[in-house]
Amino acid sequence: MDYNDLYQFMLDNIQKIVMPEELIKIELSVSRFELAALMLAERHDNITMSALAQGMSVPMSTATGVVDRLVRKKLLKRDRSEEDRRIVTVALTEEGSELLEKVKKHLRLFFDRVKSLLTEEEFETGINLIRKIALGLRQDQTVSGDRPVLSRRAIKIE
Amino acid sequence: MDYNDLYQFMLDNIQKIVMPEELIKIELSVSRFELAALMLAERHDNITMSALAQGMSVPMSTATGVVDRLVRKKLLKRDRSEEDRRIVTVALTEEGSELLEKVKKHLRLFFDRVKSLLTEEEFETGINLIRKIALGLRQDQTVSGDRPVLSRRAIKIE
DNA sequence: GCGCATATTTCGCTATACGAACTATTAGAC
DNA sequence: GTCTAATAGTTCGTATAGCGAAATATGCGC
Repeated sequence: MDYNDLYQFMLDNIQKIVMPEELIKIELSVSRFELAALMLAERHDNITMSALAQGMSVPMSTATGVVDRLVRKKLLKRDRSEEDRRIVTVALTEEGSELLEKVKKHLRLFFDRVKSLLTEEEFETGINLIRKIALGLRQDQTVSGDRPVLSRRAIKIE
Repeated sequence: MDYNDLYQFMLDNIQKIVMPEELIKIELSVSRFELAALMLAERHDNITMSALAQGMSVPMSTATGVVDRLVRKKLLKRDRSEEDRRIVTVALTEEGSELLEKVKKHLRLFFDRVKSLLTEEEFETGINLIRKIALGLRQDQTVSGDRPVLSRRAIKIE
């Protein structure tokens, strides 16, 4: 497997490269940011808008929009903190939790599908490789300076 | 590694899940569809709009939009077939090819980065596992009926 | 030539993402 | 206390995206 093979491989799998988001949407009718927000809300009880925005690496105005939609869909609820009335916190609704359960179920299915394609040993090896790579990449990234919360808008051509 | 670990892992990597598209954009100021179109154009000389749309699994109206933007950015050029004047073909410009070279370069760098994190042997094993999984998943998919060019719009809630 | 099929574009609509300006609340200076 | 600056979020305007339906243009069969 050399560079050209890799490139070829990417080409052959364009659909999947182009699709990751679609998978989510088709199954669950939430966008990737919405899913991320739900997951963050699950992880951190009563997460603040700022934390949410940071967690997703988007500006607050975007986070507001994402949460707006999720509230409209009744997957999240907003609340204002009593101690500091500037702060808005966000939490999963019953429906939101249910949706996340569905996500997990899908994930489990996928996980199982992959598992079924490999031997026990291959699977373990695979997981370890991924872990190793993920860890390595993360470190590389951290080393290369206190990345300035990367600006997400690409520079337009001309 | 069980389901919960996996979910946890996803959570820890939300940024990357949310970001795949951003990586492309930041580096190259093209969207994922645009990149896919360029790659398809590279692959098939003078590809038709229909083929392009099919290759990306999007309706023609979307493909038109994508190509419009790429033409505006001077990365693609449109031409009308002489034999059948209904057909519009699309080809890379010089600039388009250059951009793809950049993509490949990025890919190579990433490839090398991953390589550097693993031993030669680990790397080979990894590639083989991926191949095996990709193949397996593809087969699963094909088995499950002549999938009807999946509709890409999610059903709205309520 | 007529009518139907094919290839593509145009149009209108709905989402999304985001910067800048604005609002509300808190904390600090005096 | 009250004035000011900082903080947390939202609103507003704008640009881009994806797409279905209708429109346009061309080719084909007879």
